Amino acid sequence: MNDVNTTNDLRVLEYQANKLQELISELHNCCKERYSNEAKAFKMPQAELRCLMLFEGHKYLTGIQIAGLLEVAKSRATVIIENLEKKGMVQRSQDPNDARVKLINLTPAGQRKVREIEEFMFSLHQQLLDQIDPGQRTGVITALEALRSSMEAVKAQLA
Amino acid sequence: MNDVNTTNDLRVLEYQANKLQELISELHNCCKERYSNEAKAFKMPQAELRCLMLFEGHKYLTGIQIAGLLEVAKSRATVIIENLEKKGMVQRSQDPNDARVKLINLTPAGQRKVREIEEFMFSLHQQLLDQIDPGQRTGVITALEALRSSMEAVKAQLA
DNA sequence: TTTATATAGTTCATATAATTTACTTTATTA
DNA sequence: TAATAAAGTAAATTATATGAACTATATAAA
Repeated sequence: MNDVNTTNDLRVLEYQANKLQELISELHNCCKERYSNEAKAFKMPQAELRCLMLFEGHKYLTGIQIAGLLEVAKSRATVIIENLEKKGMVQRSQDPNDARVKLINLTPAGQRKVREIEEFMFSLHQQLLDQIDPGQRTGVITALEALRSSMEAVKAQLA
Repeated sequence: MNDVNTTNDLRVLEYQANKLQELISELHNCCKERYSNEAKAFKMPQAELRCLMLFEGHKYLTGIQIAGLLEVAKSRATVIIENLEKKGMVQRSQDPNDARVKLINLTPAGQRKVREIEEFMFSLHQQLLDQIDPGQRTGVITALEALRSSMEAVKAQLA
């Protein structure tokens, strides 16, 4: 009896691990596609869109900060910022307290773009919420939170 | 009273839409990082790893099939296959029924690599499952399934 | 049966994403 | 003051991906 249960439990665990893998992979693909569509809709590379969104709640950012937030090398950040500057979305100025540092901030055009992207993203996630059965919505959010902490725990374990 | 409820409902919806956006974005980032680590661990580009995994359950695949499954242009598939061939992971042969078609299949080295990757992925998702409270596991899977169908519904709506 | 069209695969030009190394300028610290 | 660390930039390289043009073959229509 105990043996049967143990075997059964193992099967369930295996099934669940595989299911998890499949679902996470599908969600990831869906997101990738969505980000790619967003970039097309706004006629801007994804990296530049992501960079613009960093300014929510920040007047100024430095190159190092942007690299850190985007999780890319600082040389990559330089290029992204350069391209956003060419498009008139951000501007660079000297930090009065440290001559090594350049302060980057949104231009009015950049601010408008950020608002546009925010609205686009929000309406997309409202549509998504619409598609979830009202009785399930809190459940889905709770589950995602559980998944997030588990993923972070695994990451911490591996590191 | 009705007005108060309506306003309240709207606030909840707004909160939930934002929460969803945040959680999905975090999951996506976590996956990105994981795939990037996997590629480093196996010393192979992600695209090649993904391509190898397509052969689970298929003896032969054609270039067009690979392009379709990876959701990339066929020219991209050509390059991925070429690189896997250089590494001795796959081999190409002529389709006897259609001279336009090349049949691609795993070499023994490719089969070994696929098994390695499978094991790696499975153990990772087992670790993930381990981190989820046993009482929540079915709930998390159900929630992810609900999220997946909702995402697909939104995608269908937009197209 | 010839002609038109469609399909499979390759090649090349181009764009985006990202890292690594090396370098300049400026700050900090020993 | 000399050594070191940090911020930013530049160039070389790799990976990801598309689209257009092209070759060879297959299928459908005239």
